Amino acid sequence: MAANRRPTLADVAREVGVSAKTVSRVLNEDGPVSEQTRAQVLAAVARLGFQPNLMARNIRVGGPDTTIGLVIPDLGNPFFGAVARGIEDTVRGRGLTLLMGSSADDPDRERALTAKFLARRVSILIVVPAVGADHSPLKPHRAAGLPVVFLDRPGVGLSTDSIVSSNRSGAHDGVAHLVAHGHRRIGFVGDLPVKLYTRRERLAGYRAALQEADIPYDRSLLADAHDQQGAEAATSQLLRLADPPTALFAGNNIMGFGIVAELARSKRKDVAVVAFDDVSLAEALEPALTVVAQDPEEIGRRAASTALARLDGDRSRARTITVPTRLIVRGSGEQPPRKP
Amino acid sequence: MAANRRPTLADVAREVGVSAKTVSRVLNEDGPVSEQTRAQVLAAVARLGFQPNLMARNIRVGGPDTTIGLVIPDLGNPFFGAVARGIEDTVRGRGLTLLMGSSADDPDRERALTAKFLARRVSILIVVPAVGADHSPLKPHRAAGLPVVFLDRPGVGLSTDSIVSSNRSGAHDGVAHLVAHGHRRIGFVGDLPVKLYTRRERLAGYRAALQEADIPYDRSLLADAHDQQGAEAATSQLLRLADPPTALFAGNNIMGFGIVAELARSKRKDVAVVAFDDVSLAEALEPALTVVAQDPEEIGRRAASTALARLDGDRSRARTITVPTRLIVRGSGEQPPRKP
DNA sequence: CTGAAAGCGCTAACAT
DNA sequence: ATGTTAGCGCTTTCAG
Repeated sequence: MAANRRPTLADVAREVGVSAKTVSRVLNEDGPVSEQTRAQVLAAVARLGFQPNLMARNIRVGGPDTTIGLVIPDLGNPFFGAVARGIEDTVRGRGLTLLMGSSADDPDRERALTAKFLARRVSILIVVPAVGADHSPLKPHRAAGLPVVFLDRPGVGLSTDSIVSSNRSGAHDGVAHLVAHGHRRIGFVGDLPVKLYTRRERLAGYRAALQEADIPYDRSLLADAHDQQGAEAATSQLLRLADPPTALFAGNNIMGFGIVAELARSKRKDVAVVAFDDVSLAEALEPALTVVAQDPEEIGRRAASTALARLDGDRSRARTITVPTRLIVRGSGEQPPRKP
Repeated sequence: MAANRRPTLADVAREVGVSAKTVSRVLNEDGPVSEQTRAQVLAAVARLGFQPNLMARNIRVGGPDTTIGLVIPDLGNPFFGAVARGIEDTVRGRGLTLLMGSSADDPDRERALTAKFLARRVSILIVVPAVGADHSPLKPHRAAGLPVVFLDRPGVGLSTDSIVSSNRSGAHDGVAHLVAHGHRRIGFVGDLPVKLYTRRERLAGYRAALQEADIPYDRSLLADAHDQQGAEAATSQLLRLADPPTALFAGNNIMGFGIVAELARSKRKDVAVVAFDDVSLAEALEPALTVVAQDPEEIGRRAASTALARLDGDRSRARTITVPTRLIVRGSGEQPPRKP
């Protein structure tokens, strides 16, 4: 019962007593076929459980495969899940299927994945660039007409379309909100590595907001972490400073989880918080969590639609599309600074 | 600059002045090749940016494609994101890539996706069955050696391996926890449709816990919703009953979000809550949210490893693997019942 | 060590 | 309306 060879077009043809091409015609609604043979063929297809081999078809037709390759850092991060949903919703109508892999932000894994996707002749390649990855090897493929889109961060070594959030202005607005409520010592808990594009942009926004308010930039108020546990530790460490922050800004959703968890554990309600990226249950916290919301689904949709336009022949210059963020004020940014 | 045909094996061969087969040998480390030609070939490959066509290879070799097809209801749901991560982690070592699509719990979309995956000759098929879907069409493929695994819910019309959470006993334990804290009127907010396997199992666990405590089953304490907004409305409606529940049980993560959001908005701290499925920020709520935690990554890993074992020739009977849930007590289940 | 020929499953381009 | 031939890009088989 093991390797029961799957039926082929030829098998179906033999069964009905017609040529392979006729079966092909029925299946692809290509040329004309008599109603009679058509029915016979369909019956045989059903009887044999024939399933056309898409790879064989693609190889003959010569076009790209009807798949879209997506490389993201982590399948488990809800942000990227929402991005993927936006992409899938946009390309489904075109009959494209998602080929996905996670790079864990490792350039080698990213390269291995993109190589696989290229070998599979994906129609479109969408990549969240890993820190330190070089994308110049993609150049010839892009030149040959493969749409390549960078998402969440710009790529290195290849000029192509990118979709990013308004990281800098978003972070600026979040921090300005804290400043407006009287805070002058504002901690920044960012993700790692320090060179990460989103982190740098958001930090730049943080600094811009401080500068506008003539608040000196104090490096001792910066902390970094890889994950939620790290963010909790970083938070606790910041709050133990001699001259501690009265407010905290979270550089992304995971850092936000860490800050909020640590404040809850230590029962510190007096620390104001604004987090980058909206999260579930933000409204149910006390105080409710004020966030700079990204729109991950929209990011996905824009990436997909940009790529589809390229597929349709758009030869205009590479663009960077910035998807706006939105400050959602819920209360946690309005805790007054504790008077020393 | 448009359709610059991609180089083929033959192009590389011509460039070096050898036969296609020799290039193939170098690339696949097949037969013996002199160090000299080997180097020349590799150089030409790099120079031309040659990328072997995996589809052409597969078609010739005849084996299944090195992809694993995964059909889930919703890419954006963090539960399924974690499942996908578990699967990918497990199959990566085998060189398998994830082909993913979301069914939106629509049987037609599920069928279209599985058909596509079969046409692509995936090595493995993992499906979260949509309600109302019939899986008997997969029978011949399974018989032909394709590992098929159902995940989160059992499939219909096909006997094969399934991985599920301990839904019934998990829900039982969560509700028993509420009972132990004195609650006798416990509302159940479940997802839709009512026929959904997980919902039915969890409801059965709920009923079992009530029965153990000699608490009558009151249908007016059941509510349903499709999404978080619906769950909020359902919660509010339950609490407006003449004889309202003093505790609520959430049938899944989304329902939990709805319940918690609604209780926060209406400032009802007196209602005890236990939710199925753990969520971020659960510990930061006040009171912290008690949950029946599933282990989505483990579910994914088990699904993948079961399928891999089948691929390796395991012909034993179809199994149903139950991944245990775990009651995580954090406080929200211990609110005493409000005395009327 | 290397190459020529055949063929995987399918479809394009001509027939008929 | 249907069939034939050739060939997509690669590997298998069999010869050198």
